[in-house]
Amino acid sequence: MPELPEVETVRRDLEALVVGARVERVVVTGARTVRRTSAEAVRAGLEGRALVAAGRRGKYLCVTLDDGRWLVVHLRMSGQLLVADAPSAPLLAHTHVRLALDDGRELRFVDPRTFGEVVVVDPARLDDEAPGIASLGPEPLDIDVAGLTRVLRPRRRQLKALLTDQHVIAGIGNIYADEIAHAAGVRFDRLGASLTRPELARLHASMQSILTAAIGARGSTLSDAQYVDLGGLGGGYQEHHAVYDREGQPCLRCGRPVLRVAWSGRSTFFCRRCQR
DNA sequence: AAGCACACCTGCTAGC
DNA sequence: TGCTAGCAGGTGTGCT
Repeated sequence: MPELPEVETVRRDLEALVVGARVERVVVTGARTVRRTSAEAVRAGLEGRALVAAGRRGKYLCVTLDDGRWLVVHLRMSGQLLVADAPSAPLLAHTHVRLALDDGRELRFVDPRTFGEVVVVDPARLDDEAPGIASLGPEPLDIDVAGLTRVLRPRRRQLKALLTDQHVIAGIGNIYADEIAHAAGVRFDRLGASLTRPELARLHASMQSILTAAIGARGSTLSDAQYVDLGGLGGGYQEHHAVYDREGQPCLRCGRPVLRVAWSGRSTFFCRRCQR
């Protein structure tokens, strides 16, 4: 579910709502969620620790603890972090980890599909303890046109494969790859090596503007409402999607029906007229 | 290197 | 109404 804008929204919520609190007690009820290490390792790594900063790399949330280690959370497809005002607040189905905070609230990890992960790592040993983070490409909001050109141009792979490959650029998934390609007027299946300078400039500009606007709208929440923020509320950027999940509806630029194709086992939405 | 298929799970919806 | 197939925002592996 969540891509960079959604994860960034959760990061900001963590910063505003739980940074400064101390973890008093940890209850792990979902073994798969802590499969990277173990329930005991997560409990031991968190109990007694204060949460001192909330960071993000790609789609990974990295909460710095007062001993310098990181609480790393990846939401994958269906994970949610939620704050409950009291431990007695009703427990949602598929709640796998609960952090009781010293102010009486609870930070909860809920994840129906159990693809998500929670782990405590030493940031100096990411290669071993969080290889997914260690091998991430650059942050899309931090690179310039030259940087984007460096990662896309030498590749004989399709644009969407490159944009959604976390080793190439971090944080972009199925929704925003389609939105960025549409806004730039470039088809999803163009090879990286075929992109012209003006196209790369447009891709860069679209990447910045769409991700920034999506963060401003607190992310995209589709009809299944799987993505919600720390308070359980959905985002608003789905109202601004030009193509994603809009098969048959008019392209917002030219009015032609948006097309959907199966691409690499997933849906891709695009406009045949606006994207070349 | 790139591109598949498939695996990991649950839940919702469209279609019969 | 009730069943089933298909699909879902992500990533990793293993095979061609």
